[in-house]
Amino acid sequence: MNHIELAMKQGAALIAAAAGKITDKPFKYPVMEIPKNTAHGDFASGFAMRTAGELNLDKRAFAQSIADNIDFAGTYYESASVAGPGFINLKLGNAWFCDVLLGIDGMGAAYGRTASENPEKIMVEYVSANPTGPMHMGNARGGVLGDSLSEILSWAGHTVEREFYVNDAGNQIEKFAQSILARYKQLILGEQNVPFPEDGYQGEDIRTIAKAFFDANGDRLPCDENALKDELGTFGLSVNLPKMRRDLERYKISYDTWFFESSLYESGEVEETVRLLEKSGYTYEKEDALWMRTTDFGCDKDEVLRRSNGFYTYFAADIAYHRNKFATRGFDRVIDIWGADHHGHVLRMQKALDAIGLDGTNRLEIVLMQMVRLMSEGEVVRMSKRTGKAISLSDLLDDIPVDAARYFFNMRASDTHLEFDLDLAVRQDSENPVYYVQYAHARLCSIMKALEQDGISARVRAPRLDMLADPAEVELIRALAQLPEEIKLAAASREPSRINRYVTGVAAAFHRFYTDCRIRDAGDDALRDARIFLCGCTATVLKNSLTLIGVTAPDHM
RNA sequence: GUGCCUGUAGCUCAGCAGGAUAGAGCAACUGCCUUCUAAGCAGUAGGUUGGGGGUUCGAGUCCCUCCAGGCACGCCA
Repeated sequence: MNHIELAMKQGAALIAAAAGKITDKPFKYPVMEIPKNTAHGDFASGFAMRTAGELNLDKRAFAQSIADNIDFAGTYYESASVAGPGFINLKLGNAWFCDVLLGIDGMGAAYGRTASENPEKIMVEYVSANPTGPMHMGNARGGVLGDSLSEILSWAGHTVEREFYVNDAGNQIEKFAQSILARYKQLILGEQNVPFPEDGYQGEDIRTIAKAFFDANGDRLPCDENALKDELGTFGLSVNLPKMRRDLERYKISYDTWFFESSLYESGEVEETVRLLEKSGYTYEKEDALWMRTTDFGCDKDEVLRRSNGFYTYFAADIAYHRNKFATRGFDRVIDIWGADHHGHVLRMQKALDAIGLDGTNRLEIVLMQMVRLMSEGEVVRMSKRTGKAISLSDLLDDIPVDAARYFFNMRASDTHLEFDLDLAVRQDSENPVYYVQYAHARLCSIMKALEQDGISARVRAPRLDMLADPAEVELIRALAQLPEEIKLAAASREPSRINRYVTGVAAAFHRFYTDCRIRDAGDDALRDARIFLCGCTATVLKNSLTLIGVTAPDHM
């Protein structure tokens, strides 16, 4: 149990015990909260206000009698007071703050990790961009979100696997192959002599792939164009997939598994899954197509599983894919990160899994991610000035440091639109928020180095931590204590952006401490050493927090 | 038309399960470096939490309604 939980549990028990002395009536166990303004106390409870009504008591008077009846012996608390309409405020003694720091020092790089009360085997699937072209800003945001969330879930005590679903089957890939074939033929027969498919991929990258194939294989015409098309599709994937992997790795995003949609067709799982759905009784045939009666589950309309031309839909393959995740690979929970434009797909996916007995409603979670708007000079940027095309992930990384990109993409809750200020992200100055946090860490390292140059060890033995009583010191320790709790909350709410906000708060608390409290010239060696110890703990918390969101903690700037 | 998301300071956004005086950053203004990194700190100013109603000791938070913006509604993925 972390120190926040410990303090809350003790506080609740104290209030419950004191209330028990006043009334025999049963009551709900008190809820503790951290007041916004810590001048009110370290922890507070609205228990008296909630309960006084049922007992026909005056709120403040009831709160006061509870406060008067608390016995603090054997706890971290030392006093209680009543304020406002009837809050009971509890004040922690010194021992709690000392224990927080000793705990951080003891756990080091593992500080913030907790065991889950209910550990699960979780798959997080993210990005899963079509391998038919460059990745865009939505993929970039999804990548950061998925990667950070996976890390956070793992720190919160779950077993996590990260997966990229490669859509290498179906219509998009067919169009991709046809587009490459057309470019290849144009290369040989002349652009005006070969029509380009109307809904083909227009991008320059398709020409590059066709050219690369031509350079390697020369003129293969005339031939069986269908076979050549398939070969070109495969060739195209062999170019694009490693490139995606490289771009993602450059972005510090890696996966445990790359799962190929085509494997579901090869193994017969798509067919098998559709058969199961038919057996469930929720399907019917209409105009030669096989439909699923998703309206039975509250969806707007029924969905096609197998088209009249005999091909399965993406929906059918996706059901088979998720069946594979749950039934074949045994995940307790699957979290998919999707663009918000796919939200219509959520309910029917969950319900389709319900229909085959896999409880998608409770075990498949979709984190929907709103759009990214790139801004520059106060205007929305739709295209890259250099290429004239939509800005790709690799374009972005050419311009913006990975740390800044990762920090920016994780600044907002996933379900809000993200405004990404390109000018701000490239700035190497204080206006860029990522530097505010990194600077705090660099400052800490610099202090340690300066001290060691003066022959003062940064490894303090038996520090007098009770000497840390300056308000700036107390606030800093309070912030440091919050990390394990913050990770749990971020994990439970599937909201990695909480960590950005948290780490900014820690940096702010540290900068205030740095301004208010001298370290080397503390005026007292014991106080100096206690502050050095506090600095060490702060560096640990900053580094661990930044690690969670994939941002580096530099030693100097 | 139906469904989902959003609306909080000039701008970008926090606000956990309803709590005390609605908070940060940027922009503006004023101070602070002979002293461990000023990429920092402190202060001033800035608000009808989109409008209206309801629930209650208490609403930015929950419910209803209206307004505004985004997205989705294919035998596409």
